[in-house]
Amino acid sequence: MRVTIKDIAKRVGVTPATVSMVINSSPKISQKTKELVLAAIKDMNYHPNYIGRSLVKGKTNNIAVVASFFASLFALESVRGIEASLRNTTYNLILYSTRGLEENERDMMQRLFYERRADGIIVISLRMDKDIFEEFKKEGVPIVFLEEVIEGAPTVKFKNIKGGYMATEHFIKNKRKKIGLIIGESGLNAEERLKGYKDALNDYGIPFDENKIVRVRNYNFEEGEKCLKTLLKKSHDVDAIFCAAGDVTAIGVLDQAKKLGIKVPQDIGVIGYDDIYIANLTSPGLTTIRQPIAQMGMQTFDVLMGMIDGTTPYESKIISFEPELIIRESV
Amino acid sequence: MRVTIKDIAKRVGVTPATVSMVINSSPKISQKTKELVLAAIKDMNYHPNYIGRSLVKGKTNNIAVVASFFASLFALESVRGIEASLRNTTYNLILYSTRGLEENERDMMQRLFYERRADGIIVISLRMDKDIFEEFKKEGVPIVFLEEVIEGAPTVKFKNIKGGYMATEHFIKNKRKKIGLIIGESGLNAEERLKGYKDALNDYGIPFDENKIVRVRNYNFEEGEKCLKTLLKKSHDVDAIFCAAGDVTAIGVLDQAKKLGIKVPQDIGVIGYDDIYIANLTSPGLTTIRQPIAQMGMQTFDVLMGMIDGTTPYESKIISFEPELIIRESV
DNA sequence: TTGTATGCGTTATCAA
DNA sequence: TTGATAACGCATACAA
Repeated sequence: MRVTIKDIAKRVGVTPATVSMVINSSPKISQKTKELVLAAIKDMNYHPNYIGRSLVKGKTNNIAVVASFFASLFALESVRGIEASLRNTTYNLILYSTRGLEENERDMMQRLFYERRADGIIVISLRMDKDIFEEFKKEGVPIVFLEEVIEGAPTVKFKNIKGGYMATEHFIKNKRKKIGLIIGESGLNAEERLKGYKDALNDYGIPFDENKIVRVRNYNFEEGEKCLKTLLKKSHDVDAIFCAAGDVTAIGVLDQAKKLGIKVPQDIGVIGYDDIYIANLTSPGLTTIRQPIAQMGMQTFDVLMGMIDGTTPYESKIISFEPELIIRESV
Repeated sequence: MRVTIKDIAKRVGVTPATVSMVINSSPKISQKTKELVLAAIKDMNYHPNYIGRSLVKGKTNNIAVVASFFASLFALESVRGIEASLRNTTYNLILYSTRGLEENERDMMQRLFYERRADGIIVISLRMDKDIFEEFKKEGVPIVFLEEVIEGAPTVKFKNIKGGYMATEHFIKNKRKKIGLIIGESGLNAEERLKGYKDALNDYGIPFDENKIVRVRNYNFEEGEKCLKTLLKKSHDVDAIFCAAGDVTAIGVLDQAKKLGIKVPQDIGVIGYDDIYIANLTSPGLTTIRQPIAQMGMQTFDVLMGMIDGTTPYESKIISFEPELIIRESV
């Protein structure tokens, strides 16, 4: 049997209540009993059972992180940042992966909510049903969103418009004006990056050309390979490609270019998005837009803590992080 | 207030015990009460509080995964595999990152154990103190190890000796006999790969040469760059390099070779380890040893489940996965 | 300053 | 087939 608060009490000759007060460092306990109890705790190797504590306190000491997949760079780096902030607290992380299925998401959220599995929730890159969210909000369950924005809760995200703008501008400053764009087919972030792209074109007096846009659903390597071909078919006149769909896709573009005998950066310049750690291992090294993901994860956790302890209001608020242009050889 | 089992009981006019039995589908409940209770549950939108349940059952429904960092390819892929298996269960994943600090590890394990935070533990690539492990084992807390082996618990790992052998043999069959080796400076896996390397040399009558071995601490790109130089300094006579320290390091070797004007594979052949997904993006494409990491993660979880439900004994047992030689252009 | 009593939500044992 | 009761480990209001 695990040693409980009762065992300590019996050993010292006080009641469990007293031991409990010592553990929670209540001020009104005599120095002497305190020492005795602490000694016994150490001696008997007592550790509080957090389930018992949770039940009476109505707190779980868990933070739930929900994402479609954790085996992605973005999710993983976010988690790393969250972990870093978590470090000094007594909270633990529970991961909920929807595996890309919306039906899972609904179900998961319901369980999270009704079964009281977490004191706060971080939602990574997931669109959440408005009505589900309202339930949470009504009960005051703290939620912070990463990347996605929802009316009524804080969001931590990147300045995607700026990222899109920086990449496009970098091309233009390098004398490239026929800029293709590979971008996600939906989602706020994709639209923001697109806007940045358009803004830059506009600021430099370059007309926007619908034929230079290719939309992708999955942000993987194969899509990149396909996209280059699609793009060259739609528009023969391209001297640069901004792959706003991410570095992995951009690497697919690089690979396909090599197969087609297209030289990067001589014939076509390429800029990716994310700065994954292999971006400097490709040949040529990939110029890309870096996002401080882990840092953002830390911030997210801090905001959530604020909501849990009541110092941060439960309301719409966008905290945004700056992107950074990492210049390598691909343009 | 959240709706509890009592509310349901009151509504239907039975006792909480009865409701509980319905929830746990006890066979000895009349069809009629069952229906009434279920209707009320649905109607009042009741969901069981898992903390209450945990307290009385002594189970948490959580699985803890411990690793030094989750932002590594290996850990990430493992988690992905674990997630896949987890899918059909009611278990949740709690991640514990030691951040590479041994003192964290001890503390974390203690908390995990004494505070009863998880029903089972998966330890990824971490050496665990024998005495801590013994505590767990004494209490029957199920643990499965990934990669590391400990006396008394099951381990899921790869056949590193075979992997080392396959790579070395592939060189030999390609008429290369002056094979350099870049390998981790400690750890069971490194030693096993080294053994595979030696075995192959031996089987083909090639003398082992200490000067052809370079040890690395970190398995990163920069080490690879350095290693090539070190190796060429130690032994001028090398026509092949087996980078058992992983693909990232191998890519560093490739990069450095290019800088030094050494042609791969003409001058020197290179084989990596892991088959990370950019291994086919380098030029030349990296020949490497692939390990089915995600699959191994799934297996690990399944073994743990077996230990939790008592069908798998708590004992030393090594489940090993086969490596695979992926031939590309680097040799 | 400490002990007594009670309750958190659920399940299990026993009796009815 | 169901009800009454106790128990899981802990924290808190109140009494002493």
